[in-house]
Amino acid sequence: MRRKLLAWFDQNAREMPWRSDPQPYHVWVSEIMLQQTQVATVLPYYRRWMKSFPTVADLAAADEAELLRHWEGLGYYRRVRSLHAAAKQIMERHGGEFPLDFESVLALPGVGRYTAGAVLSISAGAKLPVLEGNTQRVYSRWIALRRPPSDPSATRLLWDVAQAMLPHRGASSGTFNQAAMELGALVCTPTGPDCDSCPVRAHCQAAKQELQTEIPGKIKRLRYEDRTEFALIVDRKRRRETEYLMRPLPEGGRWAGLWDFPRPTEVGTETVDQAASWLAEQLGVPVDHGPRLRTLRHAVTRYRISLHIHRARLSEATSMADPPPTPWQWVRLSHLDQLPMSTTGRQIHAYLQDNRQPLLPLG
DNA sequence: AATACGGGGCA
DNA sequence: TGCCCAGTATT
Repeated sequence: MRRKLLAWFDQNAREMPWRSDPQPYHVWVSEIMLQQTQVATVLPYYRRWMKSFPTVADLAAADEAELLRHWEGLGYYRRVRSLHAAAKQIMERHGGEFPLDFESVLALPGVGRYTAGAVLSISAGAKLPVLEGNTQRVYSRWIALRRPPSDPSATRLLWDVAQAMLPHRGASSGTFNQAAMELGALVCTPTGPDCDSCPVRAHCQAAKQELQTEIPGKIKRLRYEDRTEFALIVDRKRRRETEYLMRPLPEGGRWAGLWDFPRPTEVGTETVDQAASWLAEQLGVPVDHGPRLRTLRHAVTRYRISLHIHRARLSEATSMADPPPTPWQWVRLSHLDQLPMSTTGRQIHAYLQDNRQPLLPLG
């Protein structure tokens, strides 16, 4: 069974840059990027990252803003902040050498049982199991597990199966783990598994009982929630260049460390007037707003968001000349390239670049 | 045990 | 629109 899967992997594995030189640092970075993110999305990010931060020491010494700029668009930004903190931990506790014992790896911020097992099995051949979306599905079908994988007893059982599957000798557990994940990604897919092409079909309990489309059971369905949000564009002219009012988002909240246009982060901002009042309170001066410039629609996790973009103005002319209160700053248009932003923040930036001149005066 | 995380791809 | 993606940390 293992031999067949490994032979299939040898023939069908996709090229991935972290596979050609699987140092612990390479595998670690790739695994963090791959959390909740597909391989194709990760590839360009990974290449650019390794060009900029080729070693743990480079990562530890980097500016957080630069790291966030490299991560921009991948989402789940806590991942990159944890990566940074973990690199510093490796410098302090392990002299800059990536630790190779399970407990030390598990102690790194942002690393759980899956990632620790993946890094050590793939980079060092450690006999450690992995369980994630793909292997959860593959092993559930393998043993025709009726319980949904989210059930804690199912999770425990699947970790045990993943452990028992590992090769006793010869082939590396890392290769086996990757083969199982690759099988899940290419053959044993969530819908329409291609059992005819499966190298281990003969051993699969779900296929034997024709249950492969019923297993794994449905994970409880999520309720989607509609949200309305507002962003306010406040600009001023300085030395022939437009500047925009922006702020870095505070520690601990969503998008921590990213820069954003004025956008209320509290839930319950239902109207643009409320958004303007929020900004007025932030700045200590009255704010009025213009008509809607456009609306961006996007979806993240369980939210369907309509983001209304309006122009706004500080109604006291003097306040435009003063430095705004912390954390607000005037940022030159040409400097926005350097600042890390969310995807929607970057879309607003693109909009401002495309419509540099007009942004008609407020009604 | 449930939820936040705030991006993207695909049917 | 709904679901999934090489999950982890927090509450």
